[in-house]
Amino acid sequence: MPRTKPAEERRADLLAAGEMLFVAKGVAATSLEDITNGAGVSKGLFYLYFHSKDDLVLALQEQFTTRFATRIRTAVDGQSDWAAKLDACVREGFDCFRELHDLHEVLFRHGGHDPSETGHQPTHAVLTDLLRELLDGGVAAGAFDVADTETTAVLLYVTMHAFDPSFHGRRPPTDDRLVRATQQLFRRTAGVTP
Amino acid sequence: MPRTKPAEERRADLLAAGEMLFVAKGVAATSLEDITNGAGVSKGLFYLYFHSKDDLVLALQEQFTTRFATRIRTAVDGQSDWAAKLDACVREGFDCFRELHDLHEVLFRHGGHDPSETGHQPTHAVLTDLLRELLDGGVAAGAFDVADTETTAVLLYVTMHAFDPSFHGRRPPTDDRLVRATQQLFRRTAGVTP
Amino acid sequence: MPRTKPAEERRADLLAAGEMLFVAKGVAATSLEDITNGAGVSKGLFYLYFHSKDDLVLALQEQFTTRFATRIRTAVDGQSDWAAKLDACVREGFDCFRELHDLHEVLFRHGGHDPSETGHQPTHAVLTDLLRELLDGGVAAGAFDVADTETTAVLLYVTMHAFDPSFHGRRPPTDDRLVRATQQLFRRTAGVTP
Amino acid sequence: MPRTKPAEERRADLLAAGEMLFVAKGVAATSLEDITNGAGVSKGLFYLYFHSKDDLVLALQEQFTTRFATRIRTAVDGQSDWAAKLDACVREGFDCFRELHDLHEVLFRHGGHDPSETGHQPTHAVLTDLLRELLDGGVAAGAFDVADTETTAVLLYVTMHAFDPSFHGRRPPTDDRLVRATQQLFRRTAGVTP
DNA sequence: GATGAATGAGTTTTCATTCAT
DNA sequence: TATGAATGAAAACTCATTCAT
Repeated sequence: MPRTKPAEERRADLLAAGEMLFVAKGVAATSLEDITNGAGVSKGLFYLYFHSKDDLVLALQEQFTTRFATRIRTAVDGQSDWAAKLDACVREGFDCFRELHDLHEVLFRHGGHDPSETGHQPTHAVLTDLLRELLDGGVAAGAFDVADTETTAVLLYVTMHAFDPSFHGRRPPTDDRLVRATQQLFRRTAGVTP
Repeated sequence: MPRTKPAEERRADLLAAGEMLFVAKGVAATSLEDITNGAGVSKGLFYLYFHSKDDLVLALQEQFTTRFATRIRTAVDGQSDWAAKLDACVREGFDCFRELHDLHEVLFRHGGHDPSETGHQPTHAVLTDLLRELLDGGVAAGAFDVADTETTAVLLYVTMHAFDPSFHGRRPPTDDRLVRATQQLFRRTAGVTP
Repeated sequence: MPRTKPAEERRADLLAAGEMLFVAKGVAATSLEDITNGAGVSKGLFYLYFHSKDDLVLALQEQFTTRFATRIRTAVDGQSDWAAKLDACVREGFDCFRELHDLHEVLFRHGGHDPSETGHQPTHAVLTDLLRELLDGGVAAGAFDVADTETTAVLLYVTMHAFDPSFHGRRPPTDDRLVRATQQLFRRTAGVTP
Repeated sequence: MPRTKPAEERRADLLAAGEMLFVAKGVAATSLEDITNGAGVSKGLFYLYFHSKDDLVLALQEQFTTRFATRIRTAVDGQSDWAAKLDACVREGFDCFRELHDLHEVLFRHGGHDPSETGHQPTHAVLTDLLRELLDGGVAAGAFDVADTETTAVLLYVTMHAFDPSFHGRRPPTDDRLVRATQQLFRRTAGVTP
């Protein structure tokens, strides 16, 4: 068993270790030694794949946004009916929120980085664009009735934050009721034509 | 000019310096020396008023939640008409979000702290309670028509996150349109009786 | 009840607080604040009575040596018979060792002070002198038979360290047997004439 | 000249630097920077070999006890005649006392540590055991005549503290006279058979 | 005499980063 | 490629000492 691995695999190991540890302990509280130990490599190796700890965070942000958008897009593309596309978007958005919310917080709210200076389009914009494209597509196909798709996309996106459990009060709704209510809200807001 | 100040004032100076710097650079990236320099005092003085850096964060969290809720409550209490109470709530909520959102993020999302272990009721719960009380009051007075005030309070609270500029896309609505649209949403959701 | 006290009393309070705390926690681990709290006075007051923390240690060393020697001398002077003087010396030496040993260690072995530079005659010399005087007195009175009182005084003094419990093994002798055995050793070494 | 050294050597360097500085200035007055400067390494390196300053003290205590006992035991084992074993024990004990006494004081009397909690058998017990074994061996071989070897071992051990120069008065005996007198005392106390 | 708020140099400890092998 | 010993700047925190009141 060779101690050398293909570069891509090594990089992926480091990204995976960083992701796990950042979620578990926060970015600041995770040392590079934690990460290299987690990936089973030496400290020096890290710098063959990333310029700095910050570089790793940036790479994870990029990976995060890509992964999130891809999941939604794949779910949407899997449906041919426009109303079903909306439903799938809500359903997958719900799952993503539950799985990735902590990672998002930890990656995009760490330290003192002004998010605007990272140069990476944050998830908000990517998802908003995705929703706008979905609305535009439905409108062009005559399946939706929306005047201002840009603003509506924002509103729909904000609404999805109701999936964040930290917003819920003392008697939180069940997941299913939450998803179904949101799907209905999406359909009505999109003006799905019968 | 006396070098010694009343204890309350000194404490307030340190809280103010911490708040400013935490918002500007993040909690982890702000050193105690930054804070004491900012407050114009020596490093040692800090420990006469707080046990540790973490203690300062906790004190700021407490101050934050109190300040936020007080502003909304005062605005609501300033109105006698129930519909006007809703409008005032939205208006003041908008202003608070704009002013305090960054502070909230930085105080409650720093490091690896599990928010549940701080013992402080996070802002979400305080505001949700406030909204529920408002709805309950209006319903009792016959001015609102809401079946489930608990859940509705959550939904209204989540909607207020549309005030967060980071959610807006490339063509953000003007502040006034945003506030008015949200006020209308609140009134309709509350089922304001004519 | 006046908050001001006679100077001597205040000084004594501080010495007492210092002694207790130094024994309990060691010199280095005891802060001036501990001491002034223990004495029930303010931090500033300390410097009206002592130049520094080190000055307090020096004062306690002086107090210690004086106190120790006075107790032995008083016990010895209380007896008129020369053999009884030896016995009383051993008995009181035993009690002193048990009570004051910790204090001695902590006062004379703290930090990096070269004992020779303190300028205070350490307890060893004071006690050795005392024993030599006792032997000389007995010899002059024809009650003892010792050739070299100087060296014999040293040997007797060293023997008293058998009172230190930390020298005892797993089956330590009872206090009484220890004292009586040492008294016999003293009498024989002094060549008490029948 | 390599900047990296075998781990054992580096550890030994740090132990040596710590030992020298602790003896010279005391534990509390020696900073970690003093130690790393003394060992010619950086501050951070220290923590690759020890968990804390206290950990270094513990390691030195262990090293001390081992070293002391080994020297005595080696000296004793070098003699085949039982009386010569006693003499060698005294001679080597004298040398050890002169060389290691300050180190012992500084290592085992620092700070407020309760020696019982360190878990390390202090030198007293190790040496007392060693003496008891010697006496037992001689008795078994018919070379010594001692009733209570346990207690006698304690007394012999305590007597060796006469080697501590701080116990001597104004006209201290020469080293040779001290050693010879003590050797005689040991032989007589052991009841060496002719 | 007495106070205690204020100071700041000093301490232990951490960790991102480098580099000889 | 890969290692991990070594670095050193910087952090949190302590405490003997001062001084305006």
